[in-house]
Amino acid sequence: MDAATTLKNHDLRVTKIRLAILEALGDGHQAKPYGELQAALGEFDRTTLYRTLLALIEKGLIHKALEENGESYYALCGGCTTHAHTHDHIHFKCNDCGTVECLHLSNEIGFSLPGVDIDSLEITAKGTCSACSA
Amino acid sequence: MDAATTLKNHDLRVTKIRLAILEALGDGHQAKPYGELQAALGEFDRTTLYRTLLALIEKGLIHKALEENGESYYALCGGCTTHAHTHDHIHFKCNDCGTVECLHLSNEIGFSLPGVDIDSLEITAKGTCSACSA
DNA sequence: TTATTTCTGCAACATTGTTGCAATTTGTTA
DNA sequence: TAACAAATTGCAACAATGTTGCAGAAATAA
Ligand SMILES: [Mn+2]
Ligand SMILES: [Mn+2]
Ligand SMILES: [Zn+2]
Ligand SMILES: [Zn+2]
Repeated sequence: MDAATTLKNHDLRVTKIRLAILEALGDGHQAKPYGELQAALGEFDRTTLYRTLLALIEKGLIHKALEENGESYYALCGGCTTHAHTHDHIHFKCNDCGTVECLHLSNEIGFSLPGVDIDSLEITAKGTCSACSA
Repeated sequence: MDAATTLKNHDLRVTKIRLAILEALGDGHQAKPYGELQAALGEFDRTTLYRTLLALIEKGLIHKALEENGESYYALCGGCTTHAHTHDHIHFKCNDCGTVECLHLSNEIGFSLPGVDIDSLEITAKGTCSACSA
């Protein structure tokens, strides 16, 4: 399915910057930092980029993978909608090359804490990616 | 042990703002957002607050619990030093009252991912705290 | 093609991050 | 205690990101 169809399926009009963001995020396995997105989308006003990211998040097309040192990383979603955001995967950041990957776990992680009722979990792992450990 | 002694033990001079920050962070079970710290420490220049937080983190007295929507949350460490930062606990944020707690798990969480070598984990849970679920 | 709705770019301002530097404060030594 | 050296603070200054209002442009519906 092409990006234009994806946008329509999520109640979003097809515009240049939306197509450009989806293209910039590539295959969805990696998250891109805001700064890199802004650089790649330099032809557009940064306010538009800001609002477009909000819209794509809201409609379930992308998600914020992590925030670090004031910079947010964004990645494609797989199968989310406005009313159902499901991100049961972890984010792995390589301390060496800085790459941030969206990785699915084979076995589910679950635990409970006394007194509190857990709705969602965000897990960020750091270490060395396969490319950098070779 | 009082705050002044704690500072000395971590190779830090005893100054007003450092004592004030340690006092503002209370008993260490909860993390405070930057904005709240800045408000509580209004008598000091914000650059000094910025650099003092960096120094306290570096020396192992406090840690950044989480970053959310461009705001960082800080909490006291327990037993960290400049050369050994160990934070084997999770951060829980209540969706209702916004409180962020540092919670230790009874059982260790560990998992592996194919191809990558994991050095550290950051886990943030969200839900409803005991006070808000009552 | 026209009308309606949505989106974009621009201006404007707030907040946080960050560095340099001179004045002040702290800890040390005589 | 006084003088000294080292570390810390406050202020100015600038960068980056977040955020809103609004008018013109673009996308869809009729
Ligand atoms: Mn992800
Ligand atoms: Mn903590
Ligand atoms: Zn790597
Ligand atoms: Zn609560």
